[in-house]
Amino acid sequence: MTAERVRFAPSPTGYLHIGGVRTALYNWLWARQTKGTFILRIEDTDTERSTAESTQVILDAMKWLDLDWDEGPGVGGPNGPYFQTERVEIYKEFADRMIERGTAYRCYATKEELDAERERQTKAGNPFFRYPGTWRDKGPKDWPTDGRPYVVRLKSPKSGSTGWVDLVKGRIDVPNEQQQDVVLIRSNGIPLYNFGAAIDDITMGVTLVARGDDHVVNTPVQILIYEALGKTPPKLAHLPMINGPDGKKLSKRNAAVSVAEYRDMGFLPDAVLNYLARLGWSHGDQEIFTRGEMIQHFDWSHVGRTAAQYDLKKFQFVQSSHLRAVDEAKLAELARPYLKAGATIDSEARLHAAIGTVKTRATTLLDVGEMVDFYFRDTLSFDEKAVAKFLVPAAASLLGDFRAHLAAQPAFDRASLEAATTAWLTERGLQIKDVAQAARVSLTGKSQSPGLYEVLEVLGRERALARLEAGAHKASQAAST
RNA sequence: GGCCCCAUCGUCUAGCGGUUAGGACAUCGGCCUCUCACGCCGGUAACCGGGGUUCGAGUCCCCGUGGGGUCGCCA
Repeated sequence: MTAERVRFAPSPTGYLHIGGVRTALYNWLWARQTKGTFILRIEDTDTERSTAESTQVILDAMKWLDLDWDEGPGVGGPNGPYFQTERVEIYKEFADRMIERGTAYRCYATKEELDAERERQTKAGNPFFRYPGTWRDKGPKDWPTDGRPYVVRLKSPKSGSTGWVDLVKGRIDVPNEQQQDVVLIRSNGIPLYNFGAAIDDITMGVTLVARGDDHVVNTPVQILIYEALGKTPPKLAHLPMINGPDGKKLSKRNAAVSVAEYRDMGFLPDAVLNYLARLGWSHGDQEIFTRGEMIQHFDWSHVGRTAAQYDLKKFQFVQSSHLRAVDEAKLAELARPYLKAGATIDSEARLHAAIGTVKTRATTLLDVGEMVDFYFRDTLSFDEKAVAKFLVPAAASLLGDFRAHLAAQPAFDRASLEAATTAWLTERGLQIKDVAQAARVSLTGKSQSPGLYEVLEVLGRERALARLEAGAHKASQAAST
């Protein structure tokens, strides 16, 4: 397997979209599997919309996901700079070379002239503008000498076709008469997408380009640029789109699209990657993958050709599966930022134990923070419905008695507590369900919680007994009202 | 409209000429059970339509239909 040079080339015009993450992931997986190079390149040629803040947001997201890049912002590399706006001299050089070779030309048509032409064509019944080719066959002798600005256009062939074998879609061919003489370099010297991408991929030695389906139409143009420069195009792979849960285009209207949102919700980076990996790619029947497994098994031949629909339920399933696989100590570390304000973590060991009791019940780290909260409160907050239902007068004496029995126990671990409780129940001719809910509400404030004995154990003798006593009191109070 | 792409359960998908069309999420039953989860067992549920090719098509070809992408000095 030859080491591939791949890249992820986002535009810093907003947040990092989960569709973009999947593109980044597939590239990254391939680089890692082939022991190749993952390049991060910032395509900031849209100076109107690009911002330094967005660049930072994207970098932060990539770091959070731990999709580390071998060349790019921060780490540098031999093919820099990695911001396109810092590479304008390179583009100019290649553009001039193309003009000399006759595969590109200067176009002095102004924006105004073009707009007028666009309007004329629209009125003539053609809403799809085509550049009339005014400057296509002109040369240096025709160039104005007054220093007027010009754009550089690709002189694309009028006949034949341009195609490639796409790694996911197979053979694709597009008739050249479809091509426009697209603008390569703006009048201000900054390149347009197709040119910047092609030149960078050439100069950075990219061997495989994997990007979204929406770039299929750009590919012939880029291949034409490669050919105009006498270069061999890289391998190409176009990934199907990800649609929203409603089947429409994925947007913030129908889903959380920014990776930062998943981080804030307490999703695990590996879970996000796992879900996205499986959205459009498969490896037999396997659904849950570790990072290493993804690197090991990823392949282009099993990337699907059909657009996928985003499904939060499945995403949550993948997330909870990953959450359960993390050990308590690590989970404590990860969940710390998600613990609720006011929670007093008196002991790391207790936090680990507490997390152990909620692990299978939580989906996100945010859930962990909420579910574990009752263990670390001096004053418990109660769910009123649960109180009204279970802390009733009839439960008062039972709770008091139960508390007294537990207080007399020398050991306070879950096994001993269960044994002691069973003995007590037998003695009183009761069943566990007769006291469980009242005890649960007393201890946790809620009607749903981890198992009683583990809750008692993790709470610890002192706090557990105090809560049972308070619960019994609360229940008896209910009697007097 | 031109060009390009796509089409298996509600969803993600397996399938690469011969399968009782498999798995997962969701959903519906049941088991477990101190609640909620986890786990386990089981059910409902799919090859867009029409022509071909073939002894035999979900798998190959064509047409239709339906989705999607794109036609900027955006990326």
